Amino acid sequence: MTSAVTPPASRSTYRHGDLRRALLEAGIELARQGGPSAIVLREATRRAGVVPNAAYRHFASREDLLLAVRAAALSALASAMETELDKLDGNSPPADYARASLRAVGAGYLRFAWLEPGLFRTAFAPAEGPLKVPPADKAGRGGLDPFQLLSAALDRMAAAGLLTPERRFAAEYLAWSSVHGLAMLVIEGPLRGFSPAQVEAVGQRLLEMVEKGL
Amino acid sequence: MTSAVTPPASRSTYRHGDLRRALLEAGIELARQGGPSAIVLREATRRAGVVPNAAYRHFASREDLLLAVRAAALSALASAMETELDKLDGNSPPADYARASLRAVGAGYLRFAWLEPGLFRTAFAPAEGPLKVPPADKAGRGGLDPFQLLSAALDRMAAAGLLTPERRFAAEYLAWSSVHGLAMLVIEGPLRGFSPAQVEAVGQRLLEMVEKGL
DNA sequence: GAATGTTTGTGGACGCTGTACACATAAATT
DNA sequence: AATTTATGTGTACAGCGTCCACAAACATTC
Repeated sequence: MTSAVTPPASRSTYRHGDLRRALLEAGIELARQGGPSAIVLREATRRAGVVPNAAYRHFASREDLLLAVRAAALSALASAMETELDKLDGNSPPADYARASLRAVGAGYLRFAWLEPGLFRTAFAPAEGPLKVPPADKAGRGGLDPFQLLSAALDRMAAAGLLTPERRFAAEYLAWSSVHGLAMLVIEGPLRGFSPAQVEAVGQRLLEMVEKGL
Repeated sequence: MTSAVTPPASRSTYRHGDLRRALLEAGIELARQGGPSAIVLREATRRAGVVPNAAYRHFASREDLLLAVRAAALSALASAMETELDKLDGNSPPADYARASLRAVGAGYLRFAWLEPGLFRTAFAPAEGPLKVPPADKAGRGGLDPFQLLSAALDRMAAAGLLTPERRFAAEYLAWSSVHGLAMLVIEGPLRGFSPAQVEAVGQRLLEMVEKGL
């Protein structure tokens, strides 16, 4: 099961030029296709046309590269959520808009997990040791990371009077859990094998449940 | 980061006697301590006091051992859920009992994830290839696997009139997603580091949300 | 512009992993 | 007692992450 398709990627100059970026992009591509465990240092260097050890000039370890890819994956996730938010009509009544934005956030999350399971899994791959927060490259175009996008949506709900302060508190974790759980079950759990239509239907119902139950 | 504590475990007889079980138990212990990735064939054979290749007489591959450990983990999860169910008063009114059993199922799930994160992660580790359903050793004492326990609780809800047939349909996936998501976020995700009290509180609120939103 | 120092890539090595093949030994079957 | 079958051993290979010493190109300073 070796990826036979590994371009030689030779070069003429001794220096690579932008090896760090090349390794990161190779890592992203690997993660895209096979999830976090597919991020293998030697393969990334191979794709960059460089000897394995060269990676250590730019990443302290495989784990370090994993972390960089992870930040990129989180950023892509944030972008996917923003894409859904951008579809909304900003002129609708605040209450409608608040509800719609919470849905959009959830839908974007689910859509990303479905379309880019490898990256999604990488974004939430269990990192060893203490919770390392990457540089903050995990934000999307708007500068907000996925968690902040969710928080903002919930704030709008609260502002519109759809959520009492009491129920607003820590609501992030409830909404997030539901959507995250469905994503995991669908892409690598027992719900794998669901047709796109089924996934879409369950996703819709889940978002309804969250809205109603929060 | 090598587990220095590896008992030699020598033996006198040429035959081991019950190598399959020994390997499985070693695998379970490894998974307990380090999750699915900690299940390494060679270490399991070392603990069983046998040469690496001996494992192949009982498991086709590392993946195959992983699958067996996984079935054991699912079974333990089912047992944890049953333990919570057993605490309930079977003589309470059906509606109360139905509600309580749904909560018990969720609480057992969360408790197991919290107490045995390594096994929990193994139970839902992404298996390569097509969805392989292990022998069915994944059930608990009562013979039901986790999913079936959840289904039964939802059936009681429906029977008690707490869930219309429409909303009963596929409700498993909604409830499961929520609880599973919280478990994942807490044990290996961004909610790691929450205190037990915080986890307990969020868990309670999540179960309320599900009950209300289903 | 030549000497020096600092980054960045190379070469070789080590121990770890999963796994394939041929072989040895003990138990089961004839 | 002879033979077949099940189970454990020995040797070997390729791939992985990572360490160390070395080489090449760039940056800096005189």
